[in-house]
Amino acid sequence: MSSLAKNLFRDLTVSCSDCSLGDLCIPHGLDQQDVERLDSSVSHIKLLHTGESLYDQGTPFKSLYALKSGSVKIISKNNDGEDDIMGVYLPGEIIGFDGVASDKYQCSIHALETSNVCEIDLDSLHKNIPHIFKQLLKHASKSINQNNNTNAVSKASAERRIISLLLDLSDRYRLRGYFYTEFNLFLSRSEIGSLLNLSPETVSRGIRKLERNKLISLQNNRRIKINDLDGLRNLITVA
Amino acid sequence: MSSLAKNLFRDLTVSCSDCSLGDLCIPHGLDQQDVERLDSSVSHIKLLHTGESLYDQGTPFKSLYALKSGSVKIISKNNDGEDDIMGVYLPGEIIGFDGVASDKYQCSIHALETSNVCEIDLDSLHKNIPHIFKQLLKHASKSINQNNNTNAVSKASAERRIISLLLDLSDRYRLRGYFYTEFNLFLSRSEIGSLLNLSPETVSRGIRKLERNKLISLQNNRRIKINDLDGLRNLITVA
DNA sequence: GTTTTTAAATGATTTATGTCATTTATAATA
DNA sequence: TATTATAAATGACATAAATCATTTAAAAAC
Repeated sequence: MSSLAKNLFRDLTVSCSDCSLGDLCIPHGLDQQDVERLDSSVSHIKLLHTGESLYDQGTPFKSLYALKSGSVKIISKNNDGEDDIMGVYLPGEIIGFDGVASDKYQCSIHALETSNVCEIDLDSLHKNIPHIFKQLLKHASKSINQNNNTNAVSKASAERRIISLLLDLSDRYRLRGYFYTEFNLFLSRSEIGSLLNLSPETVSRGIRKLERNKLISLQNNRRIKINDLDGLRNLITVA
Repeated sequence: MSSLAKNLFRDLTVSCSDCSLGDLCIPHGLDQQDVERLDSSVSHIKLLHTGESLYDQGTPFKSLYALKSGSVKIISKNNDGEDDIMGVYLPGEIIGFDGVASDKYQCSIHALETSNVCEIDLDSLHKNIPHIFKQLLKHASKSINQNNNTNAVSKASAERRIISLLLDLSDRYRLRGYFYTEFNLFLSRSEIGSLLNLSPETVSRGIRKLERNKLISLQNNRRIKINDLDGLRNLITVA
């Protein structure tokens, strides 16, 4: 077994205490002992291939999930029965809060790439470390703030919305220690449009304009390289 | 003391077990004993007059709050330093989740009318009834779903957004046992615009159109009577 | 009650984005 | 590799909503 393959395999079975996500995920702020107790309520073996669904809108709530690797989109059917993209999750983020209130998932989760999730059994967690709920609350709070930000962004012009998305993803990748000036978007122009409330044509024009102005480069349609992070930031802060 | 005044006074001092909100608030799903324990972590005496602030964006997180009576708006400063309205809270809803993730409130709360809030001390609650966090998680989840809904609404046409707001408020008032076909909006056309991402003029035209079509009546600028709930519903479900 | 201020309504015009149609490029499949 | 299918880019045009300007109405202040 190559060292890379070995690593990938370890990734799938690693415990919370050994997990490279560490503070980015539930363990943040917990002492060593609690992190160890975490493991008995978490299963680390769920693998999702591109396009596969983690859970579907309307099905009974089962668990929360921590995204271990990869990325997923959260979608919700609109009045016309089409899928609206509500957001994207990156490693360390907790998925499933939409199902807690009514014991039914209000959205669906689809993998954007090969991804790995840890399943968190809420009831078991509750028994093992009651006070961990404060930590979960923090993650829920993060979700709320993220959503509020989405709301704020949707008041801006098309170009600003696109830039905000790129900067948001860049920032979240950076926090995770990944490349943050070059990454895969994993979303079609159409899906970006759904996420930002724009038509695919407007998204295409917006991205191409940023490319023509050398602020970004397109390696291919889905892979973006940011050439001028501050330039992008200026475009949304100033006038 | 008149019976009305007495009632108002009692409202301010009532305990969680006696509170008329009951299941609409934190107590939902808790047994009698836990509800009684709730009280030692909750203070019931915070009064807010119209326009007063419960907490301000950027200040350190202190507590969660349950809205006992009245209504408040949650606002956030945008890039231009103007207040964007993110939403409205009604009795029984939990306020303050925006401050949990980073220990700093990300938004501000302003009273839209004379309102009453119960202050929830998270740390004390944690000591008294650790498993109540599941209940808080449900409220956080509700907030998330409410935000997702706001996102979805903001893809619709101006008229649909306005109708969605009216129906949403009507529905939430109904759940609380209030009049749900006639209520105060407490928001100016401008504020509604901020909430729905529309210009005040567009809001005005939208509301007047619904009035001209007899779907609603305006008692005065801020008080709305819904004449045809199903008519409104049809306008947003069907083409 | 009168004046002043602020909010709402409404008409005219502009503009950003959506829609439609076509071409070009990329990815999937045979 | 060639063929087909799908996605992206792009131009032409339509349109919903924003903006600007003015009038009317409703609150506040005096």
